[in-house]
Amino acid sequence: MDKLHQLLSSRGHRITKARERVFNALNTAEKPLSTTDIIALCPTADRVSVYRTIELFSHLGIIKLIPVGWKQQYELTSLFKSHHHHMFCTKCKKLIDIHSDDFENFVAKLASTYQFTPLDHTFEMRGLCQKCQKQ
Amino acid sequence: MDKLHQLLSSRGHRITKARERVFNALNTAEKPLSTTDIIALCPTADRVSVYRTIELFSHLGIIKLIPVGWKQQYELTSLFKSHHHHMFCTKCKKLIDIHSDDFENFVAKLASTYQFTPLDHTFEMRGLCQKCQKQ
DNA sequence: GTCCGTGCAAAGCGTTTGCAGCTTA
DNA sequence: TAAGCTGCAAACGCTTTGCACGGAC
Repeated sequence: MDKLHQLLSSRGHRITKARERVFNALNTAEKPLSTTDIIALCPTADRVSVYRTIELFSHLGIIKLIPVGWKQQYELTSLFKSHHHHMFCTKCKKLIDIHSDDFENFVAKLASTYQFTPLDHTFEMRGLCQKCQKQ
Repeated sequence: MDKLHQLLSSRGHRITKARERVFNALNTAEKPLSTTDIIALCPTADRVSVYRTIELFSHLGIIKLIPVGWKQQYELTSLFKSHHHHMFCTKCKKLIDIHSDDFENFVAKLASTYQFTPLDHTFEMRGLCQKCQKQ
């Protein structure tokens, strides 16, 4: 939260209740949220403020848009949460975090073979989790 | 096109002009398209038919939704196009195809360490292409 | 001829824009 | 105090739904 205040101030933006609420929603949810989810989790903030906050946070690199299942959802970036990816179980809809340094290294190598300077990437698997494949 | 007709028939769906048009739009575009793009490329088909066709094609595994830049777009699946991923240059907006067997093998290995049965995956890089990083 | 799919109309949402008033620094 | 933000109202555009006609098989 201090880090959020610091980031907002340093970029010349004000600290407001609406912004704190949106941040809290994403921070406590511990899973990616859709715009609709965020609006629902911030009942005291106007939808319009939520939309504007989402746009601001995206530009500041506080949150990022990722594909989950077949929907787009927002999640805190690695500034506030360690960089990772997801596996989505299409049966039980569970979302499993993937943390793999090997994967990150592989991506870096792949980019260099294409002489591409990577800024960011998106990776998500869909399939069956351990439990569901047994059934 | 024959393959499309065959797939539609085998699943009990009819071959119509609207469906051929949507398929052609995606097949000739050689790049992912948004719903709006597809509607614009199929002026003789009603938007509603385009939406319904997109839904049908998704269910039949003819097309899939992928994140490009910060937007969702549709692309023909590996049934009609070889499996690949993309690098999106945030400066010149160019989209570069990535074909890497090593990457696919890595993903398979990653899934198995998590005891996850992968059905499909999404991977996209954002960054700067060779030309743009020189400037 | 039968049923599926299309096209039109209209409703339904999610998202954006304009503006006055309040809050933050 | 001055500028930035919020909240409300309303516009906007994408997507969905209902229904009668037309086309595919």
